[in-house]
Amino acid sequence: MPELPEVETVRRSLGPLVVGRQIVEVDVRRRDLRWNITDTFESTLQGRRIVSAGRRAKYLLFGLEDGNCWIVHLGMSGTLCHVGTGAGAVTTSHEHVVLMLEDGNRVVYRDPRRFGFMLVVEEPSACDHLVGLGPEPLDEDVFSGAYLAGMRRGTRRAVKNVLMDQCVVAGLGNIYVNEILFVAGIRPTRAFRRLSRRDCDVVADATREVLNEAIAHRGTSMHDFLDGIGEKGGYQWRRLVYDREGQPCPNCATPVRACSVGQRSTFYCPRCQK
DNA sequence: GTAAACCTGGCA
DNA sequence: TGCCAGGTTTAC
Repeated sequence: MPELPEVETVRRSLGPLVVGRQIVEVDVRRRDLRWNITDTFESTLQGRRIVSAGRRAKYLLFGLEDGNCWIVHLGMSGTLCHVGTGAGAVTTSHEHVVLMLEDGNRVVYRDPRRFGFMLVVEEPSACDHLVGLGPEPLDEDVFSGAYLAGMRRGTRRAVKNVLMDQCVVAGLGNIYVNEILFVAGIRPTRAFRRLSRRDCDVVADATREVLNEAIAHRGTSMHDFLDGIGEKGGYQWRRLVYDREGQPCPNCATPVRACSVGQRSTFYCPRCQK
């Protein structure tokens, strides 16, 4: 599920409700997520105050007052929601981790497929999961057409696979890469090394345009996604090509075509994207 | 560089 | 019943 815009939406909605609050109780109901939650997890969180809510790629980073960092990855189907005291006993399944805050509210991690995971680390930038990630696409100082142009050498991969590679650029997933390449007018199967220098500029600009639009609409809720207060996003109503096989291209009305690239469903306009 | 694996739920 | 799904790692 969650790509950069969804994770950023959780950060923005959940952050203000948890920053400054102390975690008074940690209830881990299932430890076998994508990776097991360690035995020391509860004790490193319990009694600590959350002092910041950040994001790197698709990871949520909650700073703790002792300098440690609680890292959460939502996998495909994870949600991290703030649940008020008044919510009572809303019983839902797959709630694997529940944090009780000092104000009586809870933060609930729900993840049916258990592809997500969480851990507490001393230094996030040294964490195995974060080291090696490519630049943040919304940071114009490090992600640009020039940067992409410099990555063309030595690869025969399709442009779509390159943009999905978290080492090249961090935070893009299947929905948004489809959308970005549509906006850029580039066919997902095109060899990355065949992009012109100008194409690279166009892709970088399209990336920022699509991500900013998606964040403005609070992410995409195709199936499970909910933000930090349990609300759906709105970008699914603004999709241009993703999951729109056979429907008219927003530009030229040619039916959107579907294919598979890198084992992932791929959508494009055969007329607008060359 | 490509394919299978992890796991559950929803839909045709 | 079978296939598909927003992600990432691991193995050929």
